[in-house]
This record gives sequence, structure tokens and C-alpha cells, in this order.
Amino acid sequence: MTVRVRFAPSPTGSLHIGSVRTTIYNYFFARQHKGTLILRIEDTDQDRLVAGAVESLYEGLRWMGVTWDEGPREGGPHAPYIQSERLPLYQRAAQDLIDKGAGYFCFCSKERLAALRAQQAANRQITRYDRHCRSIEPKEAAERAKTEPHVVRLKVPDDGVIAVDDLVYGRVEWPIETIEDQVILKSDGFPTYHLAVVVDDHAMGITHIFRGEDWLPSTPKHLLIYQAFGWTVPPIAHFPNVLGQDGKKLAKRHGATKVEQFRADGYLPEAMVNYLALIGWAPGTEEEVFTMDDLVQRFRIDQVQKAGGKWDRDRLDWFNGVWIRRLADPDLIGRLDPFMPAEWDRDVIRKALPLMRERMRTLVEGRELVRFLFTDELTVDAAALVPKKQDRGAAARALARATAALRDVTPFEEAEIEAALRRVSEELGWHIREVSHVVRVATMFGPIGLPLFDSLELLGTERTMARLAHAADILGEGPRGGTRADA
RNA sequence: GGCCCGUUCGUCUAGAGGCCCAGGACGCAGCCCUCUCAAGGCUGAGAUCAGCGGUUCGAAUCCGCUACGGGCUACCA
Repeated sequence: MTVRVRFAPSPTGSLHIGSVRTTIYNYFFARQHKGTLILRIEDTDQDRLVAGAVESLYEGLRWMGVTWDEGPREGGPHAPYIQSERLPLYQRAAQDLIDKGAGYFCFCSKERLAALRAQQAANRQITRYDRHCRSIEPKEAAERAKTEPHVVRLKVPDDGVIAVDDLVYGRVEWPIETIEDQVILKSDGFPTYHLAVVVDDHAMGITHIFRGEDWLPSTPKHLLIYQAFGWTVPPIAHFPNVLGQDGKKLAKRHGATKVEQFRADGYLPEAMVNYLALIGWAPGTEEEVFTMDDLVQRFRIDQVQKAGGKWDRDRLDWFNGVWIRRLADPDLIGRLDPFMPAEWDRDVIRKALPLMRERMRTLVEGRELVRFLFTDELTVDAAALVPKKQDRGAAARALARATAALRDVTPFEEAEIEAALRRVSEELGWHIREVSHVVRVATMFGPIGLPLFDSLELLGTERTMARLAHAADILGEGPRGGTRADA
């Protein structure tokens, strides 16, 4: 039997980290088993639709490197793959259940239902539907259904136990009396999630049902629907939730949760996939840097964690750094490109690359690292120019010496620049660190981490000299009058 | 309130009765390297395995209870 798994998001917002994690687990499993991956859009709640959500989904997953075989745009043998376009199927299924005596029309108003719930809650009773319409004669109900607004509910058995053998959580049981007569078809003719998911999974030949942990409590409802249809239930696995720092299910209020945000912040899809895969799954070895292909090969359902895992930005940042360092030069350049202003000289960026690559955790940080090479707009603060344990006058003198020494350096290259500055430090009796500090702040506008000598070479003689002169002015003027440079 | 799930360093986790007075990684601290910052290397702090009772010669690993946390409880998914 060939594996067919699906991921079935609701288009209610932009692609979310939590659902991505579930999606990649589906992906790993499908590809590992040379199976078929299906994308199905579950848009049965017309009130919650968000424009552009499907687009965001496609864009986000494409970026992450997740591909699938059947879906709304890809088509496939079970098209359409959007639930709102499959309404007749669900309506027929609901009618089927009614005909079998496993479902019934319910004419209760939302007001009655709300009042019922309120009353039950006030009496500290279990809030559940009181089966008011269950006793209406089928013929009479069918007749009323022609004119009256109604829903279809599932006839849940009175007692017994229903259980699932979850691939992650093991056996989970529910007393049937805790389950109410679920609405399966809404008054607008749309199915509820519960009906739609069962009908579609069956119709589309889904062999394994994988979804987030938050669905575990509604599994008995689905089991009962399978039972009512007389269908066999495929193996089911729930994956633990991704949690925010407070231990609650990751949500918008936890900060960045959309993949497009991480993309814009300069994260690599490789790092996202790698990091996300390791929340809730571990290979049982001490390895932890994995490509998508590695993960497809190594992932195992029985190694999936039961407990939810907290989102840890620091760890993601580390993985991102790892993946940036792993990229080949041309690849890294390509990734960096969209983050660099168009007017910045790509040639210079290419030359700066070896200096940057071990110093950025995100592509955005990479951009900030080389900003000084492309703009003179940044300002220097006089106090920042003065090394620790030195005073302003000394800094001014050192700057003057360095300027003089640098002026004559030819060729203006890293080794020669270093030699010149080392000579200055000897003459001054300063540590090279202190000389570097002054020159660094003067030319790079701050304690930028790139190596100074290489950076000056990239900057070139002219701009280096101009910036040194400018810094000298700042040091010389100062609010306290300062000491004039003596050179 | 009801139903269900979970609980190993701050975080992600290894661990499926003796190899564990618990290993790795992130983060943190220190040292080395070093023009700064990173990267890299080394070292260190950090978990009485939620608690309590059992089973066993022996328990993080098996059982029970309790506590705490979480999810669900809609004509939302």
C-alpha cells in the first residue's frame, strides 16, 4: 500500500510556525515512504477566511522547501482540494448518515443552545447538547428540513468506550457519554471540520492521519463518525504543540510566529527546518545539524516527543549561523542579495564575504556589518573614539600618527596596512588594540566586528583618509575644547 | 466545572531496570586564539530525573496517587 498523507491548513492567516512544524513532519514521512503528499485547504468556516492566506501558504512552504503532489493548484485524482468546493460530497454524506439512522436533523436555534449551555453551566453540569431534536420522527424531521433552518447532528451512542491507538501518545480512551451529539453539517450547508476531515480523508485514500496535539480531544468525535459510516480508521498520530516562552500554545502574542517574518529577518529555510524538526523529535544520537534530506531519511514517528516544546529564539539563531557558515560563497551571495540595497556595489560585497560569514547570525546582520562600506552618512561620537584608559588628547595624537602612517601605505593592502599600524603602536607605546580601536571607530563608525586591516583595504585610501580627517576634527573640537592634535 | 494529554539542566533533548549520584546542544561564565567582534578549541556552573508511595537485589526508566502545567469543551479549525 502506498503512503498517502495530507496536511490540511485553514486559510485563516499567514503561515504559522506551529503548523509548519506539523507540515514538515508530514513531509518527512511522505517522502521517506516514497508516498504521496496532499495539500487540502480546509475552509469550511466562511467567517474566518483571510484573503491571501492560501497565497501565503504556498509562498511560505515553497520557501521552506516543502513540496507536495496533489493540491488546489497541482490538481490530482481527488480534485477539488478545497473543501468549500466539495460541498455536495459532505451533504450527501450527511444525508447518508440520516438515512442510516446515524444522524438527525436539529432545528434548535442558536439562542436555545446558548441558553441551554448557560443553564447547564450555572447548575455546574456538563455543557452538552440535550438531544432535544433526536426524538423527532425522521419523516417529520425530513419534512420540516425542507423549509426550516437546521443542522445535522451525529447520533452518538449512549454509552461505552471509544479508543484510539495513537502512534505518538499510545492508547487513549474516552467514555462515550462525555461526547455530545456533534453538529456535522451546519445550517449554511457547510460541513463542520469533523465531518469534512473524515469524509475527505476517506475519499482521498489517506493512509496516515497526522496533525497537531490540539486535535487529540476531538479524535473520539471522528472515530464515531468513521464508525457511523462503517469505514476503517487509518493509523493516527498527534504531534506535540510548539509552545511560547510561557508554555502556552504558540500564538501571535508571542511575537514573531509567521514564516514570512523570519524570512524577512534574514533566516535561512535550512535553519528553520532544522531547528523546527528538533522541537519534538530527536534522532537518539548526538547529531543535530540536518538537511531536509537527512531529516526525510532519519525521521521516525516513534521518536516523536509527547510533551510540547518551547520556542527558543537563541537556538534558532545558532542554527542560522551554522547554516550561513555552511553555504558556499556564490550561494551565500545570492541569499544576501535581496537584503542589500541595490546601489551597494556587489563586487565589494563579494570581497567582504569572507570577513562577514562567521560574524552574522542572520542575513540582516550581514547587511549591517558592511553598511560602513557604502555610506558616509553615519556619525562618529568623540567619546567612542577614545580607547579605554586613554584620554582624548592621546587619542587625537594617535589618530594623527595613524593618519600620517596610512597616507604612505602602498599598495593599500591588508598586510601593509597592518604593518604600518603596528609601527604606529610601537612609536606610541600603545597596544595595537588601542590604535586599532581609534582607527576602527573613525573609519567604520563604531565597534564593527569586521577585521580592521581588511576593511580598510576594501574602503580604499581616499575614503580612509577622509574619514580619519573627519574623526580628527571631531576629536579636536569637542564640547570641552579638547586638546588640539599636535601633528 | 467536565474530558484528555503532559512533567529529565533556564531552553531543545539523550535515556526504553543496573553502562546514569544522568549524556549532548543552545544560552551563560572563564581560559586559549586574537587588531575588535565573531568563528573555533578547552574548561566550568547548571537537573536530588515534578512530589509521594509501591514493585524490584536494584528505578529517570514499571505501577498507583497527588501536585503543577497544557489542550479541548462552538453551527472555529
